[in-house]
Amino acid sequence: MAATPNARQRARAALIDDIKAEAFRQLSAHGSAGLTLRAIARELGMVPSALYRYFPGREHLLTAMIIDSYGELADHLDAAAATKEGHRERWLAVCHGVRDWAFAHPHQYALLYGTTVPGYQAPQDTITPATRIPLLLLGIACDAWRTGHLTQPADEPWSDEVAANAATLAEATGLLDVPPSLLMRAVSAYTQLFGAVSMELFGHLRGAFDNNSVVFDHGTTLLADLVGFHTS
Amino acid sequence: MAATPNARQRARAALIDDIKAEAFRQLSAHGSAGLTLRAIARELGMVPSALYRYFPGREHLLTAMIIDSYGELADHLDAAAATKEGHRERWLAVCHGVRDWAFAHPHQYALLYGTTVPGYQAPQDTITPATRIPLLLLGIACDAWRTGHLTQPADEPWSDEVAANAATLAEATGLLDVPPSLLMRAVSAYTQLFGAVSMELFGHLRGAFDNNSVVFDHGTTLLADLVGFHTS
DNA sequence: TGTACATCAGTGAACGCGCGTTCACTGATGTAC
DNA sequence: TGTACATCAGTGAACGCGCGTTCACTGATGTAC
Repeated sequence: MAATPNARQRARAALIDDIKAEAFRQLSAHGSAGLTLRAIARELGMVPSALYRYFPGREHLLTAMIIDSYGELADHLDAAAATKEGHRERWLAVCHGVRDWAFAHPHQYALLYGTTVPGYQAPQDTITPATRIPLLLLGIACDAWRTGHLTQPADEPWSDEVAANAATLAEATGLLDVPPSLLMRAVSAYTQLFGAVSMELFGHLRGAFDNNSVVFDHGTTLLADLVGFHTS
Repeated sequence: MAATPNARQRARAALIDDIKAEAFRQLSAHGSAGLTLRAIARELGMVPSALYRYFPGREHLLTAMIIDSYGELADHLDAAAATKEGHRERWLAVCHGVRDWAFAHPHQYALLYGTTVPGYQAPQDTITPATRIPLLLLGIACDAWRTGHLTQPADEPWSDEVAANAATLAEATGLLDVPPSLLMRAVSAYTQLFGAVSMELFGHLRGAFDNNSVVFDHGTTLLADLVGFHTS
């Protein structure tokens, strides 16, 4: 049955794609608040209620879009990392990849990393796809450490509590062979990276600089140093 | 006239406060999308159109709320800084103050630092009040430097482009007596601080740690080191 | 291969909802002489 | 101090809009014998 889809099943799959494509078009144009089932149906030449054959409601459509978007971003970052050789270079390529993608798809980025959509509670389904991105960053840092391309700075005061949380993180990610303090630094860098992108995208650097791209680049090199990547 | 407000003027000022108070109540309860003029009027026992005597429209009310919120946050951070003596301690107090305030007023924080409210374009009026917060952080860093409580790490590769943007920033803030590289580090720390808070508040650390507060604290000490604050 | 039945896609009308904003108005508060 | 007028607050009704979702339905596609 799954092996030999009939015409009806193929049409169904194609229409699901069409609906999502139109939904993304509207997201780009009007943001998540301007994303309505009626408008999608209108644009596809259907009657609104027909969409309920494909999505049980607006929330489910949003969920599907979030999942797809995490996938797109992660693919984009994988591709960015693959263009470089050294670990530091790969890390920096991912950082720039985040910013590039965010500015290329601002509303999609906002859907993932901005304020939660009003009245929408992210279901568990969206969390797993989201983790590909931090795991990519952590993976690069761990690879660098394993191959001796990363120096951990002298350890700062390291309380029992921090150690306990670092252990939880190591457990959750399965990265048990690297120093927990490295994981902590990498996660800090991850949150701060997305923070820097969000702050710029949402307009909080307006007027401070002439060229935000240069400033971002500078910030990421500081972060790469903080994590401990060797310069090559 | 402004010196001796009559009853009508006092009633007007009081009602403006009531409207904003009710608006903040609704913001807390339902988020910015659930903030409607009709509901405010209802709650205040007025007819919706009466609000137009006080605000020319929903957008203007939002603008006023954003301005007030920046002020509240900045006041809160000033107070947090004032509880400490050393520069590093004041800096860290502000960092924690941001997180505390964000979690105490999540929707208000989202109004300022989350996705721009759908269809709302921040007018110039909101930008000036917003700058109190980065200026507070920059001020602490500069004070520390001036009094010898801050060590600039060895300067990383520093391109002409970065230097030019640093100069723009120095110009814009009027902080011309400190090393531009310090300003850049402080601004990086500023964006990364709010990024870390946003990522946590918007749910992107869900499940990674047992105690996010400890992790945040650790992240801020890393940032303080990055800026160059002396440990005391 | 052909027929009887089940499944599914899409229609069309309707429900119930709430929103921002405008406008002509009443009546109270303030002002000028 | 008292009167005539101007200013302003708040009312009530209406406009025009669009939304998500439900439901009984027609007709086409697929399936089992």
